[in-house]
Amino acid sequence: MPSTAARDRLVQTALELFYVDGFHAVGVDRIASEAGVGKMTLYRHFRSKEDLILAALRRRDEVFRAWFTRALDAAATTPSGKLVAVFDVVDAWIKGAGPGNQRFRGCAFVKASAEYGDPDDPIHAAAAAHKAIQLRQLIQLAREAGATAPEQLARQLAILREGAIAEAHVAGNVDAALDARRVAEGLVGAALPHQ
Amino acid sequence: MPSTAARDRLVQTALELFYVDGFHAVGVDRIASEAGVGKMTLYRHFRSKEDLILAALRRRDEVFRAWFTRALDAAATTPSGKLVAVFDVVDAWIKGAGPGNQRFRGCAFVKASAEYGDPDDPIHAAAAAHKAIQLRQLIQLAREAGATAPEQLARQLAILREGAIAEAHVAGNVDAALDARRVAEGLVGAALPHQ
DNA sequence: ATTGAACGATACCGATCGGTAACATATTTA
DNA sequence: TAAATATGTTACCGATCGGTATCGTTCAAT
Repeated sequence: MPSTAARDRLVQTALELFYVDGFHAVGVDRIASEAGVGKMTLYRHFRSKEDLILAALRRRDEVFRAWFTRALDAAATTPSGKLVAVFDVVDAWIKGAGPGNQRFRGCAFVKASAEYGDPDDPIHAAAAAHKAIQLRQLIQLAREAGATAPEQLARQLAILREGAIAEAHVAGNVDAALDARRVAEGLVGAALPHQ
Repeated sequence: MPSTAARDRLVQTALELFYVDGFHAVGVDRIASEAGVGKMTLYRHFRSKEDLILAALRRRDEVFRAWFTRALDAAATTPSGKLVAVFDVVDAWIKGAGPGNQRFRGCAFVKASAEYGDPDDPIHAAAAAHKAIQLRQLIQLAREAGATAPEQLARQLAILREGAIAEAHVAGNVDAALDARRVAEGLVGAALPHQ
């Protein structure tokens, strides 16, 4: 059976190259070469480049969500506090923290959706699935916080998060998450039952 | 001198193909072919593919901003009303309105930044410039509305708009702009001097 | 009517694309 | 120790990449 080590190096290398230079711009030769692996080894582990892209996005989904959850737990303790702290974590990500040692270049799944714009494309679908999981986590937090309309609050916070990430990358506004945080404070405060 | 007609067809065709299939995925042969133009004509008007991409983004910037401004003027009359109506226009865009007859596939400039992630890349810079102009228009509206902190309000609305566009495209939430609109109502209302 | 420029078409360039075949070398397992 | 397997290298496939050269034709200005 093929070794897990070679497969892991391929996925990790592909992920880093895709994130920096894009999916179409990075060829399989370069991935195999920079992973220190023969090209045929790549095709023993993955049927096609698309398969490798999907594996890389799966890994990104796992690693990023794990990092985000840990950072969120460290930043706040109460559910309502975490709903606001989401934007402190995004702020830290924009400014260099985050999984891996690469500079911030926006959301990897937004990039994937940008290059594979057809919603029926499996790659686009993988990006949508990642966003759906993250939305569910926000809904759960909003419910635990006792928000009056947890799903609407979660969707609004998701929009704010997505917008901050995009503004930071495209427009170069490194403090976008701080602007979004101010909005989130008002939303969360207004959604909680008055005490 | 080269004709304006051929150049315009090239830019328009390139814009449509890039928007749907991406910048790297669309080759110059296909652009020239679908524009009904010889390949050499393309290179008589543009030094390189990058030049054509930049020309297409310039056109997108002009056409899209003109469409957006007109739609905004038709949707509301007062400055504060327009700040909220921004999200009605985005909602209409997501649902099929907008310049051109193509289905909504997210923001063309976000797509460009996704494929050309280096902020120093001229293509990325063109996208950033587009976002800067749109932000300035929001700041102007916020000033006219008499907002207490017009620049911060404009940045927050820009984040909301960007987030709604991204959520609609990536996650497939076609009503994202309506969620964002609710948030914008609160922000604009709170930023105006009480009367 | 003649010149000259812009045109579409085609063939071509070296390089790279995604993907495959063959092979010799390790590394493992029996 | 012998058979089996996973490996990295190399060469190759047809197709396409961005970009150039050359052609005969169209068409407008003089």
